[in-house]
Amino acid sequence: MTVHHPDFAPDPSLSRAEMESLQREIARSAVFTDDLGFDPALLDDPIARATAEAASDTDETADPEDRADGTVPLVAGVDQSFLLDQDRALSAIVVLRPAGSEWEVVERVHAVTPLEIPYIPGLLSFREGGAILAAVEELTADPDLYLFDGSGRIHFRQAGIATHIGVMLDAPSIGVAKKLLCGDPVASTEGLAAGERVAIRANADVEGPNDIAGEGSSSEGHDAADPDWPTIGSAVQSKQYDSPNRHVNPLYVSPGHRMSAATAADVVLAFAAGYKLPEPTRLADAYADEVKAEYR
DNA sequence: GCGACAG
DNA sequence: ATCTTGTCGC
Repeated sequence: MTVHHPDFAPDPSLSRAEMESLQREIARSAVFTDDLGFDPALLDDPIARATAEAASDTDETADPEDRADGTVPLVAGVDQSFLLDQDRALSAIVVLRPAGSEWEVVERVHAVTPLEIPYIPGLLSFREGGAILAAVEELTADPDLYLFDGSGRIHFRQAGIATHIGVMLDAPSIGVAKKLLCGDPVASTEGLAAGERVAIRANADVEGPNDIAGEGSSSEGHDAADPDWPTIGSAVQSKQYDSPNRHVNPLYVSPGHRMSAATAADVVLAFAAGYKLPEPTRLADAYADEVKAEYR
């Protein structure tokens, strides 16, 4: 893995204004359209996957382990836990690769770094980014896609933690949050069935990169009362109960980098395995807890 | 001054 | 995020 934008490092010693202007610059570098570098169908279509694997197996030198054929995507889940009494952050990364209709863990790494700043809504990546990058440095594998805990484009300056790290690595990334930071659901998100989604569009709380309303298209025809706000993510119902007395809240999924909002939601649903959190993030969360226990 | 916001 | 037992529902 290579850091394509070391100049976007989440330096926690920056002033708040500097952090925010860096986020605006990151948002301008972010790509919110699909540019995965692999076929996303491989993530949720066992048949397409089996076909691709069969094709690669005909090549004597093809080795799924090192992605020699470039068809088997490696997906990384990233999550942090904290050792607050020690003022340290622990980032854990779990890398998965397709194995039949399941997923197989190919690598798990972690890193512990000192906590420099407190949690400030909108500046999460400056608190947790250092630990994440340190953990990424420990990776032997080179993931094709990263799933982060937190937001991507659903962010005041369209540069949440998934966008920040995704752009730095120039890797496709997705933000998976349990709470909505900003933006408005286009419809009620109550009582959604598993597999359903509701678009989240920008509102006045969301800045550029370009003219947000109309995304810089025709500068006319948009006023504050009737804006053509772009979709920045979606509420995704990854799990739901049948009975009416017990329910699960949706996840708030947004593209981080090199991904559209629709594909980000597709990917998260493809990783739904009976739990609210998609497998990569769920396993990273469990690994973070596991490692954390060893640090005390 | 009030509101308000991931982890 | 973290501090924490039991408890409700599948």
